Amino acid sequence: MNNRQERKLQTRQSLMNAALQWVEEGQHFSSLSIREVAKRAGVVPTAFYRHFKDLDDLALNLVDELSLVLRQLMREVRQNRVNPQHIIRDSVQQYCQYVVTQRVFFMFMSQSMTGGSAVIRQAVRSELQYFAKELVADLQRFNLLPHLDANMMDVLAELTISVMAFATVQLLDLADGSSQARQDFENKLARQLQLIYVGAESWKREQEPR
Amino acid sequence: MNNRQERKLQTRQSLMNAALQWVEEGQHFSSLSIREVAKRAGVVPTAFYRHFKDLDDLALNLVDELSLVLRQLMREVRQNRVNPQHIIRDSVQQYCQYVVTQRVFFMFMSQSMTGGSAVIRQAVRSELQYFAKELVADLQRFNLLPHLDANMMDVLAELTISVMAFATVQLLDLADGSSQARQDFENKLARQLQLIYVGAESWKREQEPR
DNA sequence: TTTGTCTGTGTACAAGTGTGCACTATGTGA
DNA sequence: TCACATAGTGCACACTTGTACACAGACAAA
Repeated sequence: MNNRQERKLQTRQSLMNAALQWVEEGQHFSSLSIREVAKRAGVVPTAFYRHFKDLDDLALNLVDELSLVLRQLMREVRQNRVNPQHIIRDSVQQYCQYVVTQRVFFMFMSQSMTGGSAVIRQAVRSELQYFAKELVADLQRFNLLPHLDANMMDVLAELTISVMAFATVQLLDLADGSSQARQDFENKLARQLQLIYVGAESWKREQEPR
Repeated sequence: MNNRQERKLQTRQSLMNAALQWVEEGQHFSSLSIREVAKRAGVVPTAFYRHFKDLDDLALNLVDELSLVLRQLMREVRQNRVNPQHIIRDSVQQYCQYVVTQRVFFMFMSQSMTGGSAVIRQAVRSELQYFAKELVADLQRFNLLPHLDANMMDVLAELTISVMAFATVQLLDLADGSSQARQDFENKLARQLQLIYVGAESWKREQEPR
């Protein structure tokens, strides 16, 4: 009873890959058509409906699948604890490495953030919140910044994720350029994060500057 | 010699407005067709070519036009200098107000950042850099953070713009919700910026934390 | 072996798409 | 006043698009 389902999952994968291929070529997901994705998957248009209700449905499943991969990546980054003197710099470098090598994944996610339907945007947003929570957990686990209360911890984590997310978009645009530009970009990004964490260390309860 | 060009500019405007209307309805610009935009502008499809080469051309002009408006808005925000004790909080509030009232503008810009063709993304990016430069000029003019060198000043400004840009995307998604949620969001955003500027004040030359 | 269940095929059709071309009508400069 | 330039029209064409429907062939369970 296995072969049957296996085949089905295979063409389902083909359809999803075909969609990714589309955005990899610089096209926006919202300009993809059922016929086009079916053609690329080497399948007849109407077969699409055996797997997905419509393209939004496919996109949603794509977000789910890619989320799993991203979580795995992030776990690796978090476990590759290197010299604690350079956590920020090294983490930035590792992350940017992933963005470049797993380019399509991040392109699709970026597009979905501002592009997709409401449900899809919601899915991406909750994924980002998940990462923020993970970050909070890490900060607490290593007892960094113990003077910050829970609320400011959340603020800090979400800020970090925001900066990383926006940087990802910029990096994707930059990735065609020279590796020198990428190096400069990573340095700048690391500096920005350092700035934030200097702020977090200097933060005093009930502070209300300017 | 006036009436002729005036008419032309008028339908040109109609076409651009029709495109904006499309994204206002939650559609992505890249799924807009020439026929659709022409229909909405109350004009025959082929008339489109009297004004734009293709939809990318229209989008580019749209970015240019909206950039002008945005610069005007930012100038107002910068000149509405309120109580210097609450510059950040008040600026955030003003800006969010603009995002909500000029919703379409910001939706189109957000879409263009990750959506449009390479030239369009480039246009939006250079617009953001313009704002960063303005911010640097402001910081220097009022002699805030005099201990930061030119390089860190740029880093700080670009970080600020990044955070604001990403916050804009989030705010646009949130704007259908309650005003309570918006209030919370503004508070969080203000906190994040405060965190950054606490960091900037505490920053020491050649600092390399963690 | 038979039988029913599905995944994928093929055909079909109405609607939507980009764009070339000849046209009309109107405001402008001579 | 007249002739010209041109913004906008109408028609035409060859696609592409979503999706309904009947079908085929393979696999699983009987």
